[in-house]
Amino acid sequence: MEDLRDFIRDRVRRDLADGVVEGVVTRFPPEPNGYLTIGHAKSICLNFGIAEEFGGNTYLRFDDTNPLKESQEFVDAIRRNIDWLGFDWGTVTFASDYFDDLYRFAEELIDNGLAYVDSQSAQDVAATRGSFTEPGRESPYRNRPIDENRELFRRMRAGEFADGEHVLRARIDMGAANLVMRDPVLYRIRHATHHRTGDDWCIYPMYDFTHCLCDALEGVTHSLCTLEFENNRELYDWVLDNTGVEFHPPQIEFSRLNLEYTVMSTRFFRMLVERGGVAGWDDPRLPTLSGLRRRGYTPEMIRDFCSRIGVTKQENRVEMELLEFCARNALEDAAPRGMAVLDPLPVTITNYPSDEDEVLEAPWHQKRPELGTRRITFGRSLAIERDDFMESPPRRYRRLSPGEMVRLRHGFIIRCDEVIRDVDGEAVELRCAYFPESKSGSDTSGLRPKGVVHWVSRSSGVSADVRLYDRLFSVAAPSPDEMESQLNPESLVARKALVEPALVEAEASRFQFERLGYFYKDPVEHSAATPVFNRIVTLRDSYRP
RNA sequence: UGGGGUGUCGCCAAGCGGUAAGGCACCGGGUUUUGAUCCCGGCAUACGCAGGUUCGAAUCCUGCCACCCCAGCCA
Repeated sequence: MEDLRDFIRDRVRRDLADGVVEGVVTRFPPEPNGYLTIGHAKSICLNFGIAEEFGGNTYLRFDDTNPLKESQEFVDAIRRNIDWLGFDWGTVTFASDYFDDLYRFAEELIDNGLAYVDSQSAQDVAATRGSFTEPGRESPYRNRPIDENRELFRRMRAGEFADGEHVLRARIDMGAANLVMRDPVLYRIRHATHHRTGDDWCIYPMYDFTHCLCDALEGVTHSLCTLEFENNRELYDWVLDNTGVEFHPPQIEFSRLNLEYTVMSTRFFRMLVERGGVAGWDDPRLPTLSGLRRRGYTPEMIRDFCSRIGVTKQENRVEMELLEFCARNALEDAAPRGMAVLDPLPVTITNYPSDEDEVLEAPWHQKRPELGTRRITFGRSLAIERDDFMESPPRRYRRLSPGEMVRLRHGFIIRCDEVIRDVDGEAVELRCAYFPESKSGSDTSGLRPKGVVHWVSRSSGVSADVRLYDRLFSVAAPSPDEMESQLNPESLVARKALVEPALVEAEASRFQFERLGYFYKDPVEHSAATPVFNRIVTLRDSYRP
């Protein structure tokens, strides 16, 4: 976490040293039109991180200028996400807090002949914008007298016109090479109820007009945004240079995060949520912060990940392995261990002397004895993973097969003597002998089995729902137009597992199921009566058959 | 096609004229009652390409090439 270096931090450091700014003020400006993703986390870590490191302040500012797409639900969810990530915002603001100020700045532009009310249709505005190579054509309303513009704008705000009848446009240059500068729309009429200002307004300012002014009004010293806004920077500067606002923040762009096998598309996720393709915005397969949280990721993991990916202007697509590494890295020391069998194959200990089980003790964490121990039961009736038995194993197989021995983790060594099969020849039960003197921790048997497998007592084991999550898409880089068909049909596999009771009884919520992976008690569906575990990530597996 | 950007190992990413950091991944080996962890070692004569300047270039210059963004009354 310490000593993060990137071109933006270098810039901030330089500005501070050169006295260009006296302190640092950043802002994280989400539009409340969906849930935050891990892509936003990159921006959050950057903005809040810089303020923390340089003793500055960060505004959480909701960019709520489009009432058609935004809602209170999203505002609330975003606040919860940021809170969860562990960042303290100095102040929460809304672009809508500045609607009055913005209106006055617009009047100022009109008064200076730098904005006009255009009464063309949206189609005409688009048709006269020109192309990459052709200049645009000036609107017939472009030279409207200032007084008329002022009056028309007043009437727009007063609600005298229908949606689309007029817009307020900046009067810049229809021949500009940068299309953003060809008389951009500043205000449009929208008779829609806003989640905060209700029906107070029926005209709403556009992003390009709003964002720079809000930054300036809040004294933002470094306005950080993603690469796709590079073209908008010229307009950002134009607005600030042509209004009476006293402060002029620099806009600095960095590349957004792309992750393999997923997308960061709010629009696509909304569709998935609405069509039931996923359980909700917090579906553990989604790269939303709510989804990652429900999957079992912690804020520390996300922040560690963000510190490892860096900040540059290069387009990127980070491998999932890095995110998974961050999860395992944090869980290796933190997570208590336990045993669960996802696909049980019954094992009967034929020479077990009693029908009574015996209690064994096993450490919660082999390397952290201070975590204590839990009790596991051993007896005649057990189960191992179906994958841990093979009739005719390959050369270096280290699990159970006919006639071979294997150690039951924290228990005894057993030998497979007989395989019971069903009519299809499928193994349905293993009849094994155990070696009483091979008890874990006090083994005097001298036997050297070639492997260790996890197991659970069938008489005391608890049935649990285990959800095995995998990548959302089956391709590393989903293409925008084929996303639906590229979804991974096996992104969720539900299993009825047999787990040791201590796992359910324990206070902890994240565990390592030995040899399988890290799992998290589902925060909404898990209960002692109906245990539900989400797989956060598998263990690394170097086994090559 | 005009404008704005970016090109360093499979994926991220340092480097800012003095002779290629680091992380992830991967490959060996050791330890191991998790094929995990941990430990040790390996992994770009090479920086999109071609010229040039220089004693010396990933870093400077010129010319190409590739990729990304922009023609919403979205953000």
